Amino acid sequence: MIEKKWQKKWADEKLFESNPNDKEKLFITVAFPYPSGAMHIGHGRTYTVPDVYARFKRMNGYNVLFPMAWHVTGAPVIGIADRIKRKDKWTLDLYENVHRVPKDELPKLEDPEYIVRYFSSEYNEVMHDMGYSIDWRREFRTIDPTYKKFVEWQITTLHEKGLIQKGEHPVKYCPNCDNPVGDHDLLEGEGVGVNELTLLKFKIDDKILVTATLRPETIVGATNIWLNPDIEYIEVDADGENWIITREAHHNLSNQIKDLEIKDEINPDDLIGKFALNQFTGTEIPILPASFVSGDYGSGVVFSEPADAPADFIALKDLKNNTELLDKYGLNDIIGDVNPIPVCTLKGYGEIPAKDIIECLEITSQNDDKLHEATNELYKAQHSKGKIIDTVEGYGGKKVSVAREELKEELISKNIATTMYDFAERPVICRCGENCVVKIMDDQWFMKYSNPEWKEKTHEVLENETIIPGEIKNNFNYYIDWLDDWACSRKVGLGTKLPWDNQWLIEPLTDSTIYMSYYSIARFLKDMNPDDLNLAFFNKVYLNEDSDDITVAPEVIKEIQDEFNYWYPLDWRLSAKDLVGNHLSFLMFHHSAIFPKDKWPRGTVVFGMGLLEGNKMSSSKGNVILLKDAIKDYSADVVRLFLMASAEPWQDFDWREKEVLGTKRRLEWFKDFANKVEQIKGSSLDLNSIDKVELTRTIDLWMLSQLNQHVKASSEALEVFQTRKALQESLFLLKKDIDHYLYRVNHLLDKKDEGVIYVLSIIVETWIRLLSPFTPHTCEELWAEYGGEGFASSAQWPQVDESLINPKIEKSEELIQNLIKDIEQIKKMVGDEAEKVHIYTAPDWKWDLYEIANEIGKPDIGQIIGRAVKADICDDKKEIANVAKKLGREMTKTKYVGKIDEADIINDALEYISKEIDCEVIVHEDDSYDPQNKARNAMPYKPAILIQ
RNA sequence: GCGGGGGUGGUCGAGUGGUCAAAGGCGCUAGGUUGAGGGCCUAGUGGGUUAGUCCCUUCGCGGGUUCAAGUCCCGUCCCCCGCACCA
Repeated sequence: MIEKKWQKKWADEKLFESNPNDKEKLFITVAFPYPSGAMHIGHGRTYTVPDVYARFKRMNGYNVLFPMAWHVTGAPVIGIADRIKRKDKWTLDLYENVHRVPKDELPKLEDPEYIVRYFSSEYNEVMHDMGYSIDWRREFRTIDPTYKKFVEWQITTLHEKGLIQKGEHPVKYCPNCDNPVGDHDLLEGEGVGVNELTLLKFKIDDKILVTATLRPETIVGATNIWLNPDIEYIEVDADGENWIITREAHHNLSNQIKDLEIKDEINPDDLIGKFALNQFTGTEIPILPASFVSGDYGSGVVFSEPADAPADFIALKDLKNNTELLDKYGLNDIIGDVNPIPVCTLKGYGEIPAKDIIECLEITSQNDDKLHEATNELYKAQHSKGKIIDTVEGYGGKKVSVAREELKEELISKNIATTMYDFAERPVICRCGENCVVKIMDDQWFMKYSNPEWKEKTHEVLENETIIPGEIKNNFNYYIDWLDDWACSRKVGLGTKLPWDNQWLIEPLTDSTIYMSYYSIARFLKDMNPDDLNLAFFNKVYLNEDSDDITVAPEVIKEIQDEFNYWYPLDWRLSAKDLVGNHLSFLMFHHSAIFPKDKWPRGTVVFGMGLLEGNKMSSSKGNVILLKDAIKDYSADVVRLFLMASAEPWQDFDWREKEVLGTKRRLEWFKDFANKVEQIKGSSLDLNSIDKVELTRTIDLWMLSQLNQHVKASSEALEVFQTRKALQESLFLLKKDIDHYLYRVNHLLDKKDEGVIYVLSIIVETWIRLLSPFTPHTCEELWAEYGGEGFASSAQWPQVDESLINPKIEKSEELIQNLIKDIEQIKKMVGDEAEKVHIYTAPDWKWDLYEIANEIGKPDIGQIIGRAVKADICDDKKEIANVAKKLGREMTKTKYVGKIDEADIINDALEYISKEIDCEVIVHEDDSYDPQNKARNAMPYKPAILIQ
C-alpha cells in the first residue's frame, strides 16, 4: 500500500526522468531482459543492483540515467509459440504453472510476438512494483521500426568497415526443423562437441571405401578395413567418385557435401575378404568384419590400426579367435598376415600401446564398455606426448599432434582424403525428436571477431575499463582472444533483416551490442517517422558526419545529438556472468569499431547467479519464486533488502525463506525506531529542525563516532557496488551499535536527556537516508512522517564528519566493556559475594613505554627496554623489563591509539559499571591503597582490578 | 584438454603479513523481558587451564620465506564455472 503510494508520487513528480543539465551525469544500464517468461527473484537481483546504485549516486548529486528496454529479437519465442500451438504438455504446464499465465491467455501465446508483448508488459509492471528508478520514457522493444533502423545503421557501418564477411561453418542442425539448434534446444546430447574427422579414401575397383578417423597419421599403420555386416551400406556419387558409406552416415554427410546422391545398395558380405588399396602407402589391405563399427558415426567405414586403436586391436583378436566367422568369409588364409604395425612411440608403453592399455584395463571383447575409456586415454596421451616412429618417411620422430596436421594436409592435397564433421558422441536429438546432424552452413555472414586489429582495439577498450569484480578482467582478455568469427545471420526468429542481403535476419546478440547509445535518444525517436532515420541521420547524431541525405530538421538533430553526447559514454554496464564470453565482449568489440575512444564504455559489473534454498534456480525445472509473489508475500523493500544484503552482486545469492524473514524483522525494527525515539523524546520528532547539543558524555560521542564510521564504510562500499558490505555497515553493524547505545544509556531514557535525544535524532535522520537506496518506500514514508524535507530519494546522501570519528573515544568504550567483562569473570571465579571493586589505572610511565614501543613498531623487546631505560621513564629498571616483555606479547594485539585519560573515562561510566556488576566501584590512580598488590598489573587500556 | 575462480567453525560467509579464535547472518544452548516455548534483548557456541590469564589445536594437504602467514612463494589434492551460432 505505502509502496504503491510512493511509486505514484515519484511518477507524478517525474523524479526519475533524466534530462541533460549542468550536473555531473551518470549513465548506468543493465542487460535488458528477453521476456519469454515471468520475472523471478533472480531477475529481481539483476535489476535491483543498478537501481540501488542509481539511487545512491542521485543522492550524491549526480544526474543519473537508468533506462530499460526489451530484447524481443531471436528464436526462442518461435519455438515456444510452436510448442504451445502443438499443445505440448510440458510447455503448457510450464507456462500455466511456473510462469502463471492465466488460462484464457494461454492460447494467445501461439503468437510469438504476443509472448514477448505479454511478458514485457508483465516485466514492466513488476519493475514498477519493485520501485525501480527507471526513466520509462526511453522504453523500447527491439522490433520497434525505429530501433530496426538503428540496427540497420550499425550493421551497415560494420559491413562497410569490412568487419562482416561471408563464410561457411559447421553447425548442429535439425533436418526436421530445418534450422540450426543450440544446446538448449536439445532433448538429448547437451554439451556434445563437434569433431572434425578426416575421410581417408581406400580404392577398391572403381569404388572408394571412405573411412572416417580422428587420427589420420595412423594411416601408415593401417592393416585392414572394418565393415559391420549387420548394417546397411550404400554407394553414393560424390562429385564423380563412387563412395561406399552407410545409409545412416549419408543422413549426416549429405548436409556437408553437396549432391551426395545414392546410387546403389551395397551388401557388405560381398566386400569382406576382398582387398582395398591404401593410396598413401601403396599396400593392399583386406576388408574384415567387425561388430563394434557403428553405422551412424563418421562414414560407418573404418580402417584398422590395431597398434594404437584399442578397438581395432581387440576386434582383430576377436576375429582371429572366431573360427566360425573366419570360415564364413573364407578368411583363414589371409588373417594370419594381419598384425599390428607400430606407428607411435609413447613413454610408459610398449611397441603396441593398444595392447598394453587393453591388458591394463582388462578388456576382453570389442563390445566392452571400457573400450571407450581406453581409446580416450590413449588418444590423449599420444596427442600430448607421443611421437611417430623413426622409420616413417617424412614424419619419423615428429610429435603425433604435429604429424597429424601435416599428414592431413598432404593427404587432402593428394585427394587421398577430405574432411567431414560429426558429433563427438551420439545421440544428439532435437526437441522435435529428430536425430540432429552436422550441417555446413554456407552463404552465412560472419562478424569478423578474428580480425587482429579489431581484437587489438577491443583489448584497448577493456584496458580502459573498470571491471567489477577485478578477477573477471582476465576472463575478458581470454575471451577477446578466443572469440572467432561469429555467425551473425539467421533464418528464423524475430529481428531485423540484413540490409544488403534480405534473406537473412540479424542474429539477436549482434543486434544488441551498442543499444545503450539508443537509450540516450530513444525518447525523441519514439514518435519520429522511421523513414527519416536513415544512415545519414545516425551518422550525424552519433558520429557528427554531415550529409545531404539528412531529412530531419537541423535543430531537431542538434537536440538529439546533444542528448547523446551528454549521456555517452556509458559509465556502467551490468550483466550476469553468463554473458561475459559473448554479449559483454561483443559490446566492447562493437564500441571499439563504431565509436571514437571518448565514447567507449567505462565500467562493467558482472553478476552471479541465484540459488533457491541451496539449489540452482531454474524456470524450466519449476524451481523459482516469481518476483511478483515475493513482493506480495514480503513487500518490495524486504525483497530488495534481502537481495542486496545476502551476497555481493557477483556472488551467488541464496534465497532462504528463514533469512528473508529475518530481513523482514530487521526492517520492521528499523521502521519502528523513529517511533521509539519519538517516545523517548516525549514530543514529535522533526528531522528538519534538530537542535544541536554540545555532547560531553563519552558514550554519546562514541555513538556518533560509530555512526560516522558506518556511513563512511557504507559509502565506500556502495561506490564499488558492494551492496552487501554497505548494508552490513549501514544496517547490521549500525543496529548493533544502536542496541548497545540504548543499553548503555538505558538509565537516561526516561529522563528526557537532551544529549541522548540529540544523538538518537541524528541517527534517525542519517539512517533513513542511508537506507533509502535499498528500501526506498519505507524510507520515503518515514522521511515524510518525521518531517524530512522533500523526497528521501532526492535527499542528500549522509556526509561523513571526520571530526566526529574518534579512535580514542572508541577505545574508551572498548575499555569500559572489557573492564565489565573482566570483573564479571573474576567475580564468577572467586565465587564469594563481592562488595567492593577497586580499579587501578596504568601509571604514566607505562604509557610512555607504550609510546616507545609504538614508535619502534615491532615487538623488539631489547630495543624497547633500551630506549625506555635511556629515557628514564621509571626508577625501577627491573619493572620496566617485566612490563616491556608483557607489552611485546600484547602490542600486536592491541591497537594503540594514544594515551587516554582512563580515570576520567571510568568515572564517566561509573554509574553504568556499578549497575552492570552490581557492586560499589572505586577508582584509584595510584597504589596508595593496594592490599593485595594488584595495582602493578595495570596496563594501558587494561586497568588492574581488586575485588573484595 | 584450454581458460577463469575457489577450498576458513554446525552452515552461509568477512578476512589489507601483526589489532584474527576468526566480523556479520542463519542454526543451536542458556539467561532476561513477555500474555510460558512467538518476537525482542543479553551471553555462549574447538579443547584445556586460570583472579580478568595462559597454553594447545585450527583456515584442503605438504614444504618454504619472515621476529610474525588464512594472508606471500613452491609443490600437491579436490571443487565450481565457461568453451559459442544462443538468451
